[in-house]
Amino acid sequence: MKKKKTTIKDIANVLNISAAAVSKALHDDTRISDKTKKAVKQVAENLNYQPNHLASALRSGKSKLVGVIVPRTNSNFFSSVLQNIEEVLNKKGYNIIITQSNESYKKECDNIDTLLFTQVDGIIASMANETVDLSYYEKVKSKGIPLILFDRGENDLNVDYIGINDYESSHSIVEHLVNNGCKRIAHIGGYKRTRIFNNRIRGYIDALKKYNLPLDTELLTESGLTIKDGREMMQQLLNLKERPDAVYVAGDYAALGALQVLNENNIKIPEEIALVGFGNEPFTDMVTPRITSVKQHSEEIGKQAALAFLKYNKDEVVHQTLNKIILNAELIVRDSSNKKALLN
Amino acid sequence: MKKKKTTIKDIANVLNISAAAVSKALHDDTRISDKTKKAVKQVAENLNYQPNHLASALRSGKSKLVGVIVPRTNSNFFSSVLQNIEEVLNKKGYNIIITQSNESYKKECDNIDTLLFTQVDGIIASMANETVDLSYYEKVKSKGIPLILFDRGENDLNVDYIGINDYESSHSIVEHLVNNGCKRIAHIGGYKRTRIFNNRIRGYIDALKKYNLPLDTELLTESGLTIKDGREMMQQLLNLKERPDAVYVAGDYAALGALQVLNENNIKIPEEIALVGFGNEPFTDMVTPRITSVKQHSEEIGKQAALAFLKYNKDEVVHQTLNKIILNAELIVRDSSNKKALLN
DNA sequence: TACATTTGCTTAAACGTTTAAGCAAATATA
DNA sequence: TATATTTGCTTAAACGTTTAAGCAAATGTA
Repeated sequence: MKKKKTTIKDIANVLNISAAAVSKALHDDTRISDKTKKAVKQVAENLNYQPNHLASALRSGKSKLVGVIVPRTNSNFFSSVLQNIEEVLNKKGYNIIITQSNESYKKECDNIDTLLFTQVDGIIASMANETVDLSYYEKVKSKGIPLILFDRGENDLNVDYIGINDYESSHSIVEHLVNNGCKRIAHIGGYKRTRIFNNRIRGYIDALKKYNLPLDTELLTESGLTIKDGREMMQQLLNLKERPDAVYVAGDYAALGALQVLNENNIKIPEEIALVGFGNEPFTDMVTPRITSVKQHSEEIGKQAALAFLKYNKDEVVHQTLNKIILNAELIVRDSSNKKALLN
Repeated sequence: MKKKKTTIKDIANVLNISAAAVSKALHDDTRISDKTKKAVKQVAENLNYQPNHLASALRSGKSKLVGVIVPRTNSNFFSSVLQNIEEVLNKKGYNIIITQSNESYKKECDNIDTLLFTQVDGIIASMANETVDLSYYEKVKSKGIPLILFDRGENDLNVDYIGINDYESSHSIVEHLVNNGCKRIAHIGGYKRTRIFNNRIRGYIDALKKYNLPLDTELLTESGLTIKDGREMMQQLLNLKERPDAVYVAGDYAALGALQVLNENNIKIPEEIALVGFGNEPFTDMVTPRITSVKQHSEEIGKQAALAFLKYNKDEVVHQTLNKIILNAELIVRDSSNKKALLN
């Protein structure tokens, strides 16, 4: 009753040749005659043969699967990176397994275990906000499985990393705000322990210094950059005796929360307070006013991450070193910070 | 030089017992003494043993992997469904492989091939907009692999389906608009060939009839419901000699596009034209004005889809029949359609 | 013609598990 | 005490591939 799948042996029996010959024929081995190859492929098609991936993976030690770990999929950035990773890897015969950490360290560890268990040939990951302990990633490395990080990475792991120039981008955001006449610029930042957010904070601070602006600790906050965090931090800033005249938020979702609070308080944007986000999520271009943000080239990040993995796919023994690819992000100026446009 | 992984045999050698005994000990077979079990588990831990999933899957014929196909991951609805599917299945020892069709039929077929190739134990899917030919899904069924559909499904496949009461929801949207004084209600719908969109269209039409409202063909459009589609269809409606006083859009992204066009044309919402979306994506609560929408209970859909799959996991031979679980969606009234609130 | 090389296959082992069958020793039953 | 049952393991085959080694026939070379 149970449906039996067609195997290589079934094909072999039909043609009265060995299973080995069938395997070789299907892989276009040079030592198999064209006649046999043609016959094998024909029979394979007739019997609706589908190779058993588990068997070949077990035998060859290569699963042709790559695991990807992202904090979440429902952001345009990650979704776009995923799509591009998939596109590049599919062409090379790899399939990808997507997992989400939901910004949880525990979940991230579980994801790594799942992927190792599934015998993936490599892991491409962007770390959760919570992640500080790198031992789980060290485990991946110690198993000789190529590890590629993007966006949220860590130098100390000494693996490939694809990201953008956060420091410089942050610097130019402040520059842009200064050029628009802002004098008291706040920063709703991510957690400093995460390298990219630390870099954005450094860029912010150094730019303030450069333009001789006040570096007020109450203008600099750290959070998980959710919509809720954005709301809370913005409210906090509004409660100050001396309010900022610009707020640069290190993530678009938090920027959206900030925008909501500003709108609810009938604060004119950008006249009273200018607003800048980070990530160029599609909604930044949909809300009122449209939010100035930074485009991270998610397509290129995805492609480069996939290519970084592919570098290792022929190596017997994988030896990774810190290898950074840093792309130049792009500031997209919109209404929320464009005070100059109002003057015309 | 190549790192050798610890196998069951290594453990067997250490303890001078057979590999079979080790396998059984690790699975808590009753015929293995507690003493041996303890020893095996201790050695397994010491040697950092990780079971080879490929080998066990090959032998047992069960991969403990479930494939999920969604049109895209970067919508809150699908992302939330995914999370809940994963949560339920993980508890039962299954892992999920997420793939995206990007609303493309071709990609969807590729995804199915990928998943079959990976030897998944089941497939949970929501169909692409483009999909009309069901032969690829028939292929899944014919292989005896449980197939569960959600949201975008098809009765003709005779498999499990989890969705919401689209017809009734659509009906109550029109009812809500009527209650708010709207007399000329347009519908920016999805493609009729997709069951859920067809049901929404039917609900719309029947509700119009019930309230003796004009059923004007120029007020009813079909599209892919992207933001762009929403913009175009809204523009089309504005160009009519007799404009509608309400627009009900069958998807939130298209509703957003419609909103943009209305705002750009300085049309007062809801006074001049009331707007309703579908899906309750987070941004409906973020834009100005906030968009009335329908909450689809994505969490419950995800859970039920996972449970529907689990029903089959013990069966040797899978026999599926049409088995629908229909959840009641919930209308979330917001500013974009709440004319009554303005009267107070 | 004699030998070397190439072609086209076969055989058999291997990948790391699981599991049916079996067997000896220990324990229970009458 | 003799027999039946249970306990605790072992042996060996199997899952569906890949691949190293080998061999006979065909073809090439001198």
